[in-house]
Amino acid sequence: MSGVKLEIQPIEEVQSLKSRTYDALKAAISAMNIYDSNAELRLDERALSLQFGVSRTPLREALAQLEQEGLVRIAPRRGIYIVRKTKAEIIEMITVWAALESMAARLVTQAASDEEIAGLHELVDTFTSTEVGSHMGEYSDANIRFHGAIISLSRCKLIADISNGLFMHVRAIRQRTIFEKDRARRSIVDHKEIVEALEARNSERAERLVREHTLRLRDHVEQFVQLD
Amino acid sequence: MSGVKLEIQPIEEVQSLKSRTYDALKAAISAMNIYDSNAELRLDERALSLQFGVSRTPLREALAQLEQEGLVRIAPRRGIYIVRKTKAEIIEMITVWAALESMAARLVTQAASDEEIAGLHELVDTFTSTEVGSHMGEYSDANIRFHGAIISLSRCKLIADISNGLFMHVRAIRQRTIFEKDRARRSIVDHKEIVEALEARNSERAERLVREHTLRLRDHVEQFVQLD
DNA sequence: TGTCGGTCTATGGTATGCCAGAAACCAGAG
DNA sequence: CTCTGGTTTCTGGCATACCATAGACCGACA
Repeated sequence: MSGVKLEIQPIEEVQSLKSRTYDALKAAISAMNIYDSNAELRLDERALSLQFGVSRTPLREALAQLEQEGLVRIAPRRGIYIVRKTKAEIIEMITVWAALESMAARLVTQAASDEEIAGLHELVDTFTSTEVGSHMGEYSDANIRFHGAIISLSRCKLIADISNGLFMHVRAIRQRTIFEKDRARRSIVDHKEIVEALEARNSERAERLVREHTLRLRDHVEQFVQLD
Repeated sequence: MSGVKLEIQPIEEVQSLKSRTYDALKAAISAMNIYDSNAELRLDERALSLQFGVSRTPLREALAQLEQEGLVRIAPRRGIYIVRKTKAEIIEMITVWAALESMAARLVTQAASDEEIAGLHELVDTFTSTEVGSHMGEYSDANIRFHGAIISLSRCKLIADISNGLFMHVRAIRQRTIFEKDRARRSIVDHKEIVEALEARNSERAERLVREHTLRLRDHVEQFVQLD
């Protein structure tokens, strides 16, 4: 036996019921497609507390947090409702996203190492604009990872946090719109240009390309996506 | 008597204890200068609930909200502490602010009316770079209102909300740094240029000027402000 | 006198019960 | 049948009691 000492593992950190309930609720809401209009939009404190097996207090705190994030709306003595974002709100979110991610790109040109930037290639080079049609699922993932990578390489935790909060609202849209072949092709070209600008440490150009890339998504949504 | 009808006023909407407690707490925290190191950083649920005259439940919900905004940190069975932001965090906030406000400037060039943009003049023209020294208090206010006006004219509620959340953390810094005469002078010149670019509907230039203006604040803080 | 173990206290987490108000329901008058 | 007023029920807001644990405190033993 190599070890005479007790092998001590840090004891399993059980987080509070509140945060576990929060995670569970958030996951549940993300899982359902809230834009399918026949989805159940009403929540009930007491029913949920039974389903989760916790009392109303931690559940209420979790709900309050979700309300602050804009996922649910709590109407006193009326009920709790899952929020369906309006098109205008989605467009604002994409606009803010554009602002943040373009700033992130600027920061990447200043803060990231050459190796880190080079790492972006593998999220981009795997796809060519001609054959992307047959790998849409993978591309959609790579697309999301690419944007996440830029934000992460910026080393700005606050940008990451805010973007993360927006992401879950925009994700559904992003996935929906990417499935139009022209947008995917255009997207691939954009991404390659962005990586080039980052490698050249061209802050202005990287920032502008990222901004325009995301604002194009915004304009596309504005024109073609029907939500309400 | 001109009116035979009852003059009905919408009944005073009493908001929940939770939100009133939240407001009161937030105001109290803002009022104290948390960077005076001998300030009391520890909060106590039960004591506060007595002072506010509410039970712990709404108080806790208010505190939870403040925690999510990053104003306090709740440590289970240890205590609740007012958070002192690190310099790095402040710098991230100013960076995000720069991203948002520069995007706002871009939106202003697209969405605001000529009259609205002209209205910015009165926040800028009252001061000249030579005589600002004797009206620093007023200028500090006008400065804040100017930035608020750009964000408001962008018509993007989300930018306004996020900026607002950042504002209270950065406000103390902004006021502290403006009181160095050279920065005030430089600021006045910047603002005038920004208004010109907005009037010319020059999106790129307006965006760039706003960004650079705020990033200069960031770099100034990075170099000269001592927090920790 | 210093260390170690147990005990007490302070504090946030959780469960639960009551309350007020909104909406649904119901019954009686017209 | 319709409209109105009351009544019941459902729901979130709030108060409060209890719980578990971190840390302070204390006393005995070496």
